[in-house]
Amino acid sequence: METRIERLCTANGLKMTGPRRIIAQILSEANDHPDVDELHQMAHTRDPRISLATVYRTVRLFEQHGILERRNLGSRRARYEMSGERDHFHLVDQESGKIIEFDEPETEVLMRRIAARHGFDLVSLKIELFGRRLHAETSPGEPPTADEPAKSAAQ
Amino acid sequence: METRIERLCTANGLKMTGPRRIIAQILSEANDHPDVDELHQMAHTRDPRISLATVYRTVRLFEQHGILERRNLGSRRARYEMSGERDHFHLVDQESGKIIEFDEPETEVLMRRIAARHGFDLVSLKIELFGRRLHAETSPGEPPTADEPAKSAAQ
DNA sequence: ATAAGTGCAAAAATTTTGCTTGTAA
DNA sequence: TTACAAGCAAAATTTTTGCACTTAT
Repeated sequence: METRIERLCTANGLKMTGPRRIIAQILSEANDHPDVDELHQMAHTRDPRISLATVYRTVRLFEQHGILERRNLGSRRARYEMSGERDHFHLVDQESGKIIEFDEPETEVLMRRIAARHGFDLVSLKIELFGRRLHAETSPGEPPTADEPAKSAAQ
Repeated sequence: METRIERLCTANGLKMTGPRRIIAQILSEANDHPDVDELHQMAHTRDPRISLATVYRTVRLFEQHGILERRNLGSRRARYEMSGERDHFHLVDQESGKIIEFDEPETEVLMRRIAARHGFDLVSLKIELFGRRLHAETSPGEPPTADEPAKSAAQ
């Protein structure tokens, strides 16, 4: 069944409890970045007994074990998402606040090289771009390169 | 005197008050990323009348005008730094928590291109790398990566 | 059995705000 | 002068904790 989640916890020697299963499940399925309160509301829907304290404790635990990653994207509250096997970018539309995610495997390689150049082994990375939508008219210097499938997630 | 700071505020139509001058000065001189509390303590040293509320109001104001940038690097509190004319990287040593900053002009160009590819005009960016120091002696099997210049931004 | 997890409510920690007084333009 | 800023303290938000009770190994 939920082998992915089970593995994540058991592999880290964590007890697989109901609340943890639910929270991990929510995060696995989420394609945005819930903050603790949203997480709690969603978890509460599936099991009304789950408390906010447990959500806080769980995300902290998961983060410590590398299962989760904290993303502070503008707002005051911390937002969380499952650590994927590949780090992805966040492109924030400054006007709408929408967040677009996409992968750039080549860039990850580049970053690994940069870290190495400074004497570090890259463990994870966060790349956040902030920009404004380009309207019909194209930017003068840089013609848009061939399009590439961008899986976009709205918030 | 402090033309840089004066310019930043007056250019944005802000009143140049004592507290603002002090806070901006502290941030200009800081080469780390103070959080609001540290900022307040430092400001308080120069003028004991400065309140925490003013520090909060000032950083928010400065951030809105692009004078400051908020950086959430791990800790719960927001950290701030002056916006430089060039965005720089942060490389966080996961063991010591130390933050190394460096520039990568080429990467900035690459990011601008990536944003453009997704239909955005890049306004600012944050790149944070998290890693572990490579100890030459402790890892027998891991020869330090021959640092190739990594000059080309792929694509 | 037992060490670890959870809920609840209370406490901390962090950030914002109302209101009066002070001050830069 | 006059609109905006600062100080202070109270409120709102966000996060952590103590303790008695459950639960997964």
